[in-house]
Amino acid sequence: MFRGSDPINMDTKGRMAIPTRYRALLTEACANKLVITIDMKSPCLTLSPLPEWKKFEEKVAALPAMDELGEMLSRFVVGQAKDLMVDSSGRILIPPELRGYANLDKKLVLVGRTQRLEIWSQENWDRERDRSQDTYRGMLLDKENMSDALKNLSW
Amino acid sequence: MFRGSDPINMDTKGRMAIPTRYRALLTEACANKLVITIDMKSPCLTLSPLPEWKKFEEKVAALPAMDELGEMLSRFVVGQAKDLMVDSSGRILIPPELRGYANLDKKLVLVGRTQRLEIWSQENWDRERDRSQDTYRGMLLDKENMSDALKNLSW
DNA sequence: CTATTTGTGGGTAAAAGTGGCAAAAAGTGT
DNA sequence: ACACTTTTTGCCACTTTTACCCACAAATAG
Repeated sequence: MFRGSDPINMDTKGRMAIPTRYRALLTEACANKLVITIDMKSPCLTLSPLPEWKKFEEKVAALPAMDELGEMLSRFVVGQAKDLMVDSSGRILIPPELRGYANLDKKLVLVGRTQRLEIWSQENWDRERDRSQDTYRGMLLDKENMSDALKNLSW
Repeated sequence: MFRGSDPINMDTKGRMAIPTRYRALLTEACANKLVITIDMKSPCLTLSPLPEWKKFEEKVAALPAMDELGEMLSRFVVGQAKDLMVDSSGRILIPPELRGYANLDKKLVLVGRTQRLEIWSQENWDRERDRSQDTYRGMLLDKENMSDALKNLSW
């Protein structure tokens, strides 16, 4: 579904053009209805087609009420989610109240994550990418601390 | 499927000719649709026929969201993947944003890895090859630290 | 040595992204 | 309730990038 990263300029109104290769896909997958919210683990936003989002929301709602971390997830991730639509020119308006969380200014990077998209500021993305390359190359070579799921991923 | 290494020149526009012996193969295996991305473990790029890539992408998408290493893999490997097609002259355009990762300049080496291909800069390839020959010869003689799968490899 | 195939380079046309403008809508105050 | 201000949204035009195509050069095979 979604893959790859695209550098995109946010205009002065806070709008961002969706790359053309995704346009048709979005129209049929979700009638251009998307949900945007914060990513709790990283300084970026996530953008999902409405049906995908709903699956996530239901899973979170099903967590036990006493699961403190789940409660947190619900409050701040679901709680800050916003519905939005792709406009007639293929753009979305990024809610002002979410821009600060991901330090968005003019230069953005849209990252494809299979079922969803991530929106990064250019600076955050570059920093995170560079940092991870060093950190995780070592970890990938170290079988001890690797999950079974990942170990069995033949590639 | 793919085997052997070929020295290839990248032209000034960042295009690279696919060796002729692979042309027919690519046409029927994937209608010339390929996916290119970074190799997280080594300073090179990997090039896969689209169907092969999809298998990998699905496996990664199925990893638990809380698997930190898997998350990283998805973000930076899937997130930096790019679809591309072999052009009418049998060439592919290597995305500018990926060239830096593998230090690509004019002289490249295309390495066949059965189901996929690797793209190296001449310098990285030579360095890695020389370094690995020293490092791994010893390890191949040392049964202690060898995985069972490798120990049982009949050859 | 010639002919065919493979590799390389560049020019051009089409498409995508970006920014600005204007119209409409919403909000505010008198 | 009306008029004025402010924000939002849709549209259009310009600029940049990408991809497609064609022509030439090099190499290989007959």
